[in-house]
Amino acid sequence: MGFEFEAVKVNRISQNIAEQIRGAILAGELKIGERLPPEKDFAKHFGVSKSSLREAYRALEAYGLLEIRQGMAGGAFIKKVDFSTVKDSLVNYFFFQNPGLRNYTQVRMFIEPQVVGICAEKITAEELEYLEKNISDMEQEIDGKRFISNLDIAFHKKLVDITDNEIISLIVESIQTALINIKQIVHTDQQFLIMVCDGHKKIVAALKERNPEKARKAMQEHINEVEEGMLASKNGSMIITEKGLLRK
Amino acid sequence: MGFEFEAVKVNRISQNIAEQIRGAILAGELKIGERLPPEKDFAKHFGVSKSSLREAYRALEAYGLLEIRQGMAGGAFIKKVDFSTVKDSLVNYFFFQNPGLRNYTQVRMFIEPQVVGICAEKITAEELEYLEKNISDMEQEIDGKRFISNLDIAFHKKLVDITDNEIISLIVESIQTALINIKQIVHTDQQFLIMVCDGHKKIVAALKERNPEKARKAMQEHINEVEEGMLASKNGSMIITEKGLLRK
DNA sequence: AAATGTTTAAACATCCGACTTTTTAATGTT
DNA sequence: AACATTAAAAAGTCGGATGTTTAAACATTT
Repeated sequence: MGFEFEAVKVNRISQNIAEQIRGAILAGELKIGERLPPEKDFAKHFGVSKSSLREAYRALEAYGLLEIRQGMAGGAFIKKVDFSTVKDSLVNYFFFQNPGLRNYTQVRMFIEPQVVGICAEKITAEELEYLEKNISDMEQEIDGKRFISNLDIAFHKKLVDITDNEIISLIVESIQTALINIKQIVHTDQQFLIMVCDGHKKIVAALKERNPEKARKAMQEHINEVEEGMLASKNGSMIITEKGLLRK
Repeated sequence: MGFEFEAVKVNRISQNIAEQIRGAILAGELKIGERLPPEKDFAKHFGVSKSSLREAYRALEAYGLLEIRQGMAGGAFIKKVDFSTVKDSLVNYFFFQNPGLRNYTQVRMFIEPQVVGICAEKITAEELEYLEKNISDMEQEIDGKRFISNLDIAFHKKLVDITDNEIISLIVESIQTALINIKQIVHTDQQFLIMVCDGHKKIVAALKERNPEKARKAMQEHINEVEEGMLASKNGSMIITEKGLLRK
């Protein structure tokens, strides 16, 4: 046709309002902590009904941009989007996307070895102690099964936090959370858990030596072992493959 | 106190309903494309008013989990959370977090060199052609200023897509989008743009040679140069530092 | 037949106003 | 000073009336 026409998008009133408010936030006109006018007034200001405004609020709240408090000193307050909101969003996405184990492993392989490489240079004595306690706690619980995954997450989270880069924390934590869903489905036997502990021990040993190269290698090996362990495990109704989760 | 008490959260009706529906989705009880009952019926089923149900819908819609269509064959349909929804969420988060340039650079440094390393092994002739066209387009526009950032994003996006890992695409694209906000503020002069083109050329040259190590190096250098270029540039009211954006 | 126009009904969208609940602040009481 | 009461501001909930959109069924024309 030589000319591109775009589909006409009918905007709901609530959507229009939500976009206006989000725009004002991103443009810096509304700042964190600021309070919007009371529902009744604000609705009148927009020339819409209270219901429409409220629907806009629900969307903004879901984005993590607004916090609404009831009561006398209440109202709608602009809020900084927090870590857990984004993490939830990522986890929702991963749920549908259902990326293959390979994809998770690849990202971890890109990031986590380099993270421990940095750790080897700047880790403190307290942090090392924390990691060692984490490992011994894990060994205690090896047949308890319940807390292992929390400890596992905590171990990797600690390493990432040392890097002091929130973007990396966000990525690694989200992937960990998504992986739990898979781990809970496959039956991870004692041998698997022993292998995890072992991997963690080797990493910490390298960190104690302050040997970045050795730490990177240890982490690479650990990530690989975990992937192989998960690929090998099976349970009654599910099978886990490189490509994703299959129902038998 | 030795014991952590959590704040009692008063649930709004809409919130309660949204959680129930989200739960049903994550539990696999509601599948993609499935339609929920009409508002009137569903509200009655929950024993709540239409307005409350509608507010729940707005939240679920914002999460990207629901799509509502008007009209005769309309209704509320379960939707797969899509790429752009998560990306928006990440961009919202970065806006408030305002991570330092260093943080962005570090993540890119972790990921993109390894991405081109993989590309060097599996890139096709068409893909190489695309990249070369992208560069020559960029050279055409070097004083136009308008489309450069789109071309820049497209270049890196292409490389990442070759990796065929959606998680990596998500990370890299979100960071690119967040970086644009910074780039639009600082004045990027012609010299900067020439440097970008040059970097891209070296990367493509290495890919043509199918030399992973050389490609990785070229990408590392490119990322570093871009960071340095941005740190060096200034404009009237803003200054960009390793830590973030400052207003003079 | 095929294209075009018309009607209908299902479903969401919006509005409104009355009423409820929550929360804080002011006031009073012991 | 500590506690109880009350008042007011604000969000939360409800339900019915009315508007709008959309797809499908039906009718008309070419």
